[in-house]
Amino acid sequence: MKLGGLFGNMPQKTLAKALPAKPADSSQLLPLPGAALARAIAPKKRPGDFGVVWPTIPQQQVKDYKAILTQAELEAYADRCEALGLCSFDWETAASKAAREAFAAYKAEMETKIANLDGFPMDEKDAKERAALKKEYEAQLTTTREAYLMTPLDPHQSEVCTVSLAAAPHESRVVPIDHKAGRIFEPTLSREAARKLVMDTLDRRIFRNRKVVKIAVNLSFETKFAAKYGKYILLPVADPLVMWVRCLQVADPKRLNDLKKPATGWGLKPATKAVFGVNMGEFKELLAKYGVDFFDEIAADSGDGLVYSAEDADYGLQHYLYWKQIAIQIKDDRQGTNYDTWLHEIEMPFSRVIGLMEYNGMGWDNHLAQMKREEAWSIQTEAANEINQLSKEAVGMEISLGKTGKTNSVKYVLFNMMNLPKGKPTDKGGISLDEEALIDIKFMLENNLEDLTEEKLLSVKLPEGWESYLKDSPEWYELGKDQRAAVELRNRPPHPFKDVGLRMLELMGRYQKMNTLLSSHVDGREKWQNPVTGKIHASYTPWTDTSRLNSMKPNGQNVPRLENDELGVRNFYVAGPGKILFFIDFSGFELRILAWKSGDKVMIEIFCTGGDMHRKTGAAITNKPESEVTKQERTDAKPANFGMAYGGTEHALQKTIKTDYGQRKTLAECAVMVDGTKKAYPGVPVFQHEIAMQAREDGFVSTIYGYIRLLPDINSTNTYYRQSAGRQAANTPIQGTAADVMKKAQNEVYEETGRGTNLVFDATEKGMNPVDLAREFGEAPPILVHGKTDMEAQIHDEMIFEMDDDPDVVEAAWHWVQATMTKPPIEGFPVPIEAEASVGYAWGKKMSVEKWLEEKRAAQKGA
DNA sequence: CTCGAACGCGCG
DNA sequence: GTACGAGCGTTCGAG
Repeated sequence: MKLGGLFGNMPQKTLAKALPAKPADSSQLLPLPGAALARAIAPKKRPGDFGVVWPTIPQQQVKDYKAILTQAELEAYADRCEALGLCSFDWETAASKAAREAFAAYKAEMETKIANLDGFPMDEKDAKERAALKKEYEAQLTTTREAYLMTPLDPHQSEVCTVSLAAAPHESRVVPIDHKAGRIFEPTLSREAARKLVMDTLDRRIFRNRKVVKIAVNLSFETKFAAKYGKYILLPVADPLVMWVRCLQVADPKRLNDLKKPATGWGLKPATKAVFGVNMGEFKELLAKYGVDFFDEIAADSGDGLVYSAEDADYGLQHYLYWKQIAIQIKDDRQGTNYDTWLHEIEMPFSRVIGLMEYNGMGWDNHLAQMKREEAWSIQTEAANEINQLSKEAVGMEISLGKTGKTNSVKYVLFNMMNLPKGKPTDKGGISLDEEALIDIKFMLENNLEDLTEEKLLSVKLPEGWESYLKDSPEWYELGKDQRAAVELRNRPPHPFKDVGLRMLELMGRYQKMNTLLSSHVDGREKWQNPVTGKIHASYTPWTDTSRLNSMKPNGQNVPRLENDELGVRNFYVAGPGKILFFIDFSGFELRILAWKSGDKVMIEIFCTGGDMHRKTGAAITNKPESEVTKQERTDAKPANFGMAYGGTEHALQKTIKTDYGQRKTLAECAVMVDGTKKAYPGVPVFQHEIAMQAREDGFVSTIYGYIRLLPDINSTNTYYRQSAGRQAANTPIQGTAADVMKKAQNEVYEETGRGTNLVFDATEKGMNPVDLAREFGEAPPILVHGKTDMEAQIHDEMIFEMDDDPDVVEAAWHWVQATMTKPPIEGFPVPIEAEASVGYAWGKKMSVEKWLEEKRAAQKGA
């Protein structure tokens, strides 16, 4: 089997060919003639069963593990990789010289400090203080040492010391580039020169080689270190970890330890044990055996070090061959997609994008953050003081606000001492102080209500002269039940703590807002700042139910938008010197995909003619012609549109309108909005129903390029679970398709960056201009280039880059990225995909890219 | 004292 | 019990 030939160089072309514009008629799945015969040939599978035949486990053979010590040997093994079309590879990394020196200096300083405490104490108190201090220093040293031992995971604090390569199972070659023991690669060279020689060779022979599948377990890690040396790992690529996790999720989810974090317990070593029954060497044990901190302190040309390194490449390759046999069996026959294609063209290449974004990170302005932090502190202090003063005056009690302003102490004063009305309870029946509860409590105080059920009394019409009606008089009994309650409400004396309560609630909202900003978005981000780059390097994983990305440590996808953020955290994210940030986002992305997936004619028409979907929905809800829809009515329609995509209910819509738009609407009004929206786009509810029915047969739903989400609850006897799965069935093909399309675009950005970077590298080697070299090759000039147009972040429908502060660089990148994003996802996609770009020196200071280019060029001319 | 559940809030 | 997806900081009570 020649694997290299299976992959096209242009993924979107092969995908467009492979996928029909419309899902295939399910009757096509049945072999002719006759359904009865077909059932006899292919028995009907249970929902969620892919009928995977698990491959036999290959026998492990005597291993051919050797060190490569010369350039000639390295070239020869690259020949073998090329001939076989496979190259499994792995880095071993160790702390950089700078990281080692910094830690040694720190350690010496701390040890001196600790030793200085060992003199004779003056008295008992002094002895106690010294002991406490000693303990503290020792704890600090331990913490720092632990962080130091993790530096090999950070490409900014470490270097590749060893490379292992495998072109076939049971063999591996290890290149000890930089070791303090054993023989090393090309020993006459400096280690920097040796590393460059290896990287350049891998780049030339393997990374750019379209005939070789580049295989790495956890490819995002390998990608980061490649980027560190200016290298890009071009298609075809594979990440066996992604293969086995994705295959297990659909083919045998019971084997996973944690469905929400499916890679848990499924790293290379446990996976190799589980699949091949082989116990691989453990890294920590190996280092402990030799009493060293890092891998480069032991020999890798022979013995344990050689085997440890060699095994990774060997088993990585074996996993690839094994899981590929499973992936090709996982298919969505309705739309003709299969996991092998999705994995090779979308999901595994995307591991590189994750690595690249994690490597690049985003710049952070400590000075501005500190100024705003101090501002927030004083706002909080002021609010806390006033709250306490009000509380003392009202009920003679101080409140301990904690950091959140929502402690039991707060609840005690508000609800036990002041007897304020309560909002909705929490899930577990407690007193809620969330945003909705605060809004409701304020509303009740303002309207003198005791609970929210009285809200409806405010709109009860009363006959003239009701003020004079006496309770139990004849007139009184002419009133309806609600009218009598309304009269009683209006005669009710005001709440004794109305004014003070309202003021306290307002102050608490402000105090809470500042707390969230400070804890989660200022301190909670800055603490992850990289000591070398000074940037925030958010992590990403693709392990979500819809195949979206998630982000953590810190979460780079929940930075507050400016309109919700008094401190302007987005302003702390800045471009480096000589750089500018470039933002590009899909517009109305998920609604466009919903238009495609549902085939709703009205939505398709709107997107094809540049119409305004929110206005259209506003017209449907208000029963007005579109031209008469007010700005407010259009705004009101937005949550109805988004809600529709989630299979939303009037309850949820009511809450969204209350908390996000500050308006109170009755359930009936919200039901009118939900209904009106569904009627305006009749294809959507039909699609939502049909896909749920389809999922009940199949047990899964899938995305445009073939990601599959199992929905085991879709046939549950529990109505709540079943309906919930039904909404997921309707939403996952939308949200997951958006994720697929974004991943595809980012994969293409990675490839193009590799192409441009390679052109620049080659031209430099030849002493040529890259544009001339490109012309010589018959290629476009470099557009995206490492170090000039770096992709830093993804927020579901948006990419963020840091680019050279140069209008030519930005303009070329803009046009290329925008064209890439707006290509139809598949042939015959019924609506245009649009993407909008902007630039700014800080995230919070975006301006239109057109305007910036104009101004920049005018300034250049002037200068 | 540690740990996890509950709560609440930021994003698309 | 009433919307899809996700992470994280704080509080509080259980062990």
